[in-house]
Amino acid sequence: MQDPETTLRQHDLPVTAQRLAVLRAVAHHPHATADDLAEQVRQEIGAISRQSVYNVLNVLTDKGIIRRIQPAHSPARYEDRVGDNHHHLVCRSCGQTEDVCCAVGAAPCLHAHDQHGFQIDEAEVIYWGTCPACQRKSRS
Amino acid sequence: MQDPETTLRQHDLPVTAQRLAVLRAVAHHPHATADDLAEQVRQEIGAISRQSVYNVLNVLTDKGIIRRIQPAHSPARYEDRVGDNHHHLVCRSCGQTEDVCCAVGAAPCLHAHDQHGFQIDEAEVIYWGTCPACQRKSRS
DNA sequence: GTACAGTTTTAGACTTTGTCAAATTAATGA
DNA sequence: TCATTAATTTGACAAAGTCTAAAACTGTAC
Repeated sequence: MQDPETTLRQHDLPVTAQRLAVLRAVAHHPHATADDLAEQVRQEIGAISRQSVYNVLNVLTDKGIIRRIQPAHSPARYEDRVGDNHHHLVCRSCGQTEDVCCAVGAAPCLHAHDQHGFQIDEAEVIYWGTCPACQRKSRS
Repeated sequence: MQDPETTLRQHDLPVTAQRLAVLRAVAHHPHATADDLAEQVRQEIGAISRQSVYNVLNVLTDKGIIRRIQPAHSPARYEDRVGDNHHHLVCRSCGQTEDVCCAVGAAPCLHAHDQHGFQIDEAEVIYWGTCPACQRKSRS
């Protein structure tokens, strides 16, 4: 990921302190929620409105600069690793999220056996399980 | 799927009119939301509280009698087809949901390349796209 | 069939996550 | 620097679901 200011200019987006800070927060805290990111941004630039966090995240997502993932039972999470077709591994009990490479090669998951006439543009894969820390907790 | 009353008794669940009606509604309307199901139940038995619909759906889901799926931008949907490892195909514009068989065979999706120490118990796959009806609409 | 104990159901307030809209403020280009 | 355009803020609002306490019901024992 290159410097945030360059990224914004490349997408014809006015450069603001809020956008820079949100971009940096996403880069430094992959899989963070909007709330987490707001907290990070506040530590960096002092203040930001809740709405601005959502605005910025929505714009960045629309432009494809960041990616939004929305696992069940969790608010949306964001990451700046885009365009590499990776998937996610989510802990059922604490929500910890890890990246995993596409399970079967390049971009294979885009083929369902019976497409029902749908035009498929994405195959989203979420592996659900228990993270090492929560495994230890439940054993004790 | 066998008769709803038998199903409830097999799981040591007291048989109530609400539970029977919700179970039947799920069976007759796969991929319906809690709201849809409440509406169906009301047509069948006259009345049910919103909370009861959620209670019943939660109990049935916990017992593994029905399955909950939660695609992004959509309230939870329910189906009584459980235990066969199938996936879903969701229309981005209208939310229409179809079942698709597991893409790569029996239950292969349960293996991620790097499991990060997680104990994986489910691989959830959602294919996103545009359903035939919405394709026609957007072309016109 | 009745009564009891333990669940379910109900009603209504509440929480979380996110959006809408209008007013204010800031960024860009001449 | 100024004007224009766009972004940010504030506060109200919305959807989906949970929490709690009270009332009603189910299943079982008598």
